Amino acid sequence: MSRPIRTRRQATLASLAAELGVSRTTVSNAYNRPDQLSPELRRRVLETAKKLGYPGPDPVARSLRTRKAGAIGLLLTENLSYAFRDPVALGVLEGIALACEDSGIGLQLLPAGPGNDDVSTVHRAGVDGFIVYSVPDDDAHLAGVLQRPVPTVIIDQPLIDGVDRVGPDDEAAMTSIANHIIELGHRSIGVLCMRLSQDRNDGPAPLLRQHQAHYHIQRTRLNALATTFDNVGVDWSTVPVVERFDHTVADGASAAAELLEAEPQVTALICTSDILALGALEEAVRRGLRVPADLTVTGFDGIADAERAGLTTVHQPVKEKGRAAGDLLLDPTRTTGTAPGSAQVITLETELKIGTTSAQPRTTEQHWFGL
Amino acid sequence: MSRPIRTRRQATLASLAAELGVSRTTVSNAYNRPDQLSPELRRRVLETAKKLGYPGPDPVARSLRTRKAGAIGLLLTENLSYAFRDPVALGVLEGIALACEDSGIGLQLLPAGPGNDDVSTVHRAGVDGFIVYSVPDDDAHLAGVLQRPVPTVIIDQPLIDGVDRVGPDDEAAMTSIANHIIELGHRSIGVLCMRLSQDRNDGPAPLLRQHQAHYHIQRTRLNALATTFDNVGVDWSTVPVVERFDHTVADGASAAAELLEAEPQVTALICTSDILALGALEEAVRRGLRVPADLTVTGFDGIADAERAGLTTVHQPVKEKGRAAGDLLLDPTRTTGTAPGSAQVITLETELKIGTTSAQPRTTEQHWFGL
DNA sequence: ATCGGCTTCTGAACCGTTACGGTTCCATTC
DNA sequence: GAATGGAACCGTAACGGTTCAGAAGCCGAT
Repeated sequence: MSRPIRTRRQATLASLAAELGVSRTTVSNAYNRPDQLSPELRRRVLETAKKLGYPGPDPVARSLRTRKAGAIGLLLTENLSYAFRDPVALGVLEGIALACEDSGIGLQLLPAGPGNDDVSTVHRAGVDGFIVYSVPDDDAHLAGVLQRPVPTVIIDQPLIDGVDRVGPDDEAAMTSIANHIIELGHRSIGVLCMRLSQDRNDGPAPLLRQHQAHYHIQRTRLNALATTFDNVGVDWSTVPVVERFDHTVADGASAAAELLEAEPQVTALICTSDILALGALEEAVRRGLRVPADLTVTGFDGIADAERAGLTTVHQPVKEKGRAAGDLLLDPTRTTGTAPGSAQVITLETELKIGTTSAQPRTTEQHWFGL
Repeated sequence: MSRPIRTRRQATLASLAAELGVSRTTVSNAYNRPDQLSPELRRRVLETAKKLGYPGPDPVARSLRTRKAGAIGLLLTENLSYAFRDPVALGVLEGIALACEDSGIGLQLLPAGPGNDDVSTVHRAGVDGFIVYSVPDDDAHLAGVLQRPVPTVIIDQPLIDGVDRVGPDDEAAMTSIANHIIELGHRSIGVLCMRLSQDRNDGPAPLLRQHQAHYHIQRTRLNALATTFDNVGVDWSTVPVVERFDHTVADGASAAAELLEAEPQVTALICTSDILALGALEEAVRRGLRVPADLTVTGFDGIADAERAGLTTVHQPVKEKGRAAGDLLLDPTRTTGTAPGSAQVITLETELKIGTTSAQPRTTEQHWFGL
């Protein structure tokens, strides 16, 4: 394959037109509107283009003129490499990608890892819109995105007035888990939750921290638990909540260990994600606790590994979530201007999946048998 | 959050400059070179910008002027959604993402699924370079990429003269597996391979098809096997090779079934990927064949699931592969022009991992014991 | 002969920015 | 009191296209 050596200067549409003795318009038409010029001339244009090594209209210049970049940006505050490992994030990503493929639109992953305060990447991204996936309320990159005059859809969190949002009804979902646990008879529970704030806190999350959580979803889920358990007489302020900054099975295990060490009387461990719950299951094995006989464990998300493990959890349709966000953003019928109050909020169905990791606590069990 | 209602027309750098009574240059400097103007004026510029709802310099216009898009494009011929499910592709993706994050560069996934002949998405992508991952030799999108006057790095395949390439030494890797199998004493083998061409062929792949394979890597791997086995007197033309278009465990299983049905005497199944091999293992169980006592199975790639299964395979560092490609593409010391002959070829180390799925065939075993 | 309509091509405006090479002005320095 | 130098700001020319309202030419219909 002989690639022409770059001459002094890349050929442009103008130089090609000059070479051919036609107008720039005509060359442009040769590429974009073949019906606007005679087949013969078009052939000559394309042929000369090849001869001159003209690679076709410059995408950036075209974008400037047409005001279309042909791509959308995806902002997630985690490192990209993490996103490729988390099953939930991957599902969302897949859904978004599906929507993009259908529209023939590129999907630009923005480098905006945590601790990276440089918002310029967001300002420099030539995209027609943004999808923001699960970032904290006070995220600087998100603020940068909202400044841009392009449509934006937020998945999961945060909830921002006037901005489209796609996500599950976390409150209802978590409440359904709480009710399940309550119906089983558990009154001594513990909770493992994900990062509540940008500042690392691997340990107990006191009430104040729970209320001030920068992650809307975690806040909502904890609130749902608090309300539901308070209603049946369990004083939420006495319920141990252990937080982990990183989101791995190992962290779930260590959180479970920490909690069970401090509060051995706990009969049910409610986790705000399946990953944490899988860790809790591992830790239970390590401690010789039988699940669910000695300890009930529940998750959240409904990932494949959780199903394999028979975890009691709430399933949310992650792929559909990404898909819905993509479709919403790319919906051509919507005007790009974010007229105040016109924001769409799409709430996705969740489903309580009762697996083999939840059962009545032993004391209650005896009570039932005694009936 | 009150977002200003868009006025008749978006404010631009020029209108902002007019409003302030300063030159456009000055406004530009306020954003890009704060040291070029007094702090006081800069403050005024930014303040007025906020008042007018000017969102900062337009990324596309800036890109046109600076000739930098701040993103690279990633081309893979599979559907994006597939890529998010294949462990090898994910590893590569993760590596690339890592490199991008380090450079603060966006990663644009291009929608170019199979059967999508529309190359325009490649032509429309405003990116500073391309990474092409594992596409067939005659891929139309790849041709489009190579036309673009930006640097390109190809991962795995195809091998193109004058274009940077990152990949393992497939020939050496496959040869090491072949030698392992030969040393164990196997002489009656079968092969399961991945797609050899864009046209679907779920079934036997005769010699001609093997040689004409559009996927460079599969061709190389099969060739390595052919050469090595021919050398020890196994007539390659008699070795059954079964091809699968889709790349799933289920397809591996069905391919194994097809092959073992037709050639029950086979004692070793060499697969060109771990996924196929995992399928073969499943099929062996289904048939009541003990692995490795009755059947030896080998894979290629060294994915996590393979390790878990104890699969004998060749490990290749997928993450490092993506990383190397990203680093190579983003390397600022390299000139962007692809001077002929200056293409870099990075070959990655592979490692033969002998697991618990390979052993001597039974007849040989008896022979050995009989010594 | 005139007119309308079609095809084919053109000229000029415009998209919003940054690079480049100034100019202006004031404070130092000798 | 002129020369020097730096800080602050500016004007112009790209960057490489697309788009729109015509112009020119040709043809058949009136």
